[in-house]
Amino acid sequence: MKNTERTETRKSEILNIAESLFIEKGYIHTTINDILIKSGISKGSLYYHYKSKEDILDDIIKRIGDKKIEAANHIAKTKGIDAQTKFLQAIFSLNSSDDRQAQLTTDLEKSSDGQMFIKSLADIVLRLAPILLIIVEQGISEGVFTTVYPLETVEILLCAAHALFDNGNLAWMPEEQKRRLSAFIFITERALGAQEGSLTELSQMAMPDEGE
Amino acid sequence: MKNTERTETRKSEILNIAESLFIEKGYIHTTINDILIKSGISKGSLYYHYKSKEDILDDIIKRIGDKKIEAANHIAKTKGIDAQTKFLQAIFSLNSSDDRQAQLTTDLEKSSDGQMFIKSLADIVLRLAPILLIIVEQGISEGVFTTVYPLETVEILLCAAHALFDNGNLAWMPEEQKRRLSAFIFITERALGAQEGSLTELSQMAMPDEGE
DNA sequence: TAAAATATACCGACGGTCGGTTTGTATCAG
DNA sequence: CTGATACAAACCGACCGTCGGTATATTTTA
Repeated sequence: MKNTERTETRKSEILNIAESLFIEKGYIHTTINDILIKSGISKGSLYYHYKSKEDILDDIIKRIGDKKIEAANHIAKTKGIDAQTKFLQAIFSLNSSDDRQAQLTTDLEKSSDGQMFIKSLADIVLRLAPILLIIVEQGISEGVFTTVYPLETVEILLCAAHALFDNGNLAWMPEEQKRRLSAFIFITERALGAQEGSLTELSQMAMPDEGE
Repeated sequence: MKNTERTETRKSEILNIAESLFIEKGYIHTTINDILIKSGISKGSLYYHYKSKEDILDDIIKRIGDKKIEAANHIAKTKGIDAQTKFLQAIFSLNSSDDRQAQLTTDLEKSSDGQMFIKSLADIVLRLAPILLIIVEQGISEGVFTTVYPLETVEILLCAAHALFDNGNLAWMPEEQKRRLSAFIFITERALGAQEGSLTELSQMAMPDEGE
């Protein structure tokens, strides 16, 4: 195996283990030693690949973001789908794109870690907004959306979605969470100036009863 | 001076100094020693009053939240003001309630501290939503607002506002920030089902050119 | 009311943890 | 052989929090 390949696999090994630990215990409460023990590598080796603990986090955030962007991009570029459906799909693809990420919402408190949250918020908003913007603009030209603030609307919705649904700190009952999701779709509808009920209807078709 | 009084003044001394340091350098980058040096007290004394660094932060968040709640409550309970005006005032009172807090938005990076952000987010959303709900319900009964999700709408708007305007990590140009503010008001308007342009108009009257 | 007993407020040295560095070594391509 | 890559382990210093002990009020007792 070539060295560079080995480096990449080594790096993603570290990344995988660190990610699961960060999700499990939170960034702050995961020590470098935890990562070393679980991965079986030595400190020198870890710091050969990553220059700091925060560096590892950044890479994890980026990798998660990449997946989401890819998914969103794929949706945005698909032909023959109306803008409303695309927008809903793109928004929903944010949450459950990663299996383990689901825990983050479920395992309360554990992930009450600010670092991860704020970094992924910034990452998602800055990198994903331009993609959702494409969808919204498609909707505007199709006449199903109406707004003079397409980019800002997307940014605001992304902020809200992330704070609401990817945050262990705002621990809520499943029933409340369900209402909040309905409300979010409803507000999205209004914010984008879509036909009253259009997105709500679509979302109910897409997930008739996904309340677990 | 009675001992209990002394304790209270001592605690608020610590709180004041810690708060200014946290705002200045961020929670993580402020050390306990920083607080000790600036306040002139000893370590043992500090840990007599507070059991941990995070404990101090929690108290600060709570105190800031208390101020905001008081302000919002005052607005909500005032008679003879229409719901739209109240809502705008309440939302805006969140940002500039504390003078120093303003820096938090301005001094980029310094406060890119996840702990403070996520804690104050949870605090604001959980404690402030019920108050804003009162205003929205007033608006509904006055016929100026229309929504079947009053509480959830408020929660979502608060999340968005906090993530957008109280977050150093999403560093934006003043011009962008201004557009975002306009967009936020616009979306609030639509989310609450208010008359198109009503809130925007009010906000322009209240702060014709508060740029900078 | 003065001494004794107790509760409250405060001090600073020390311990242990943790992120990060430095130094040393093995492997391998050229 | 030699330089670069990959890894290992001892080491460092910053930092949070603890602990034994002291000083200053407050209450109790005689």
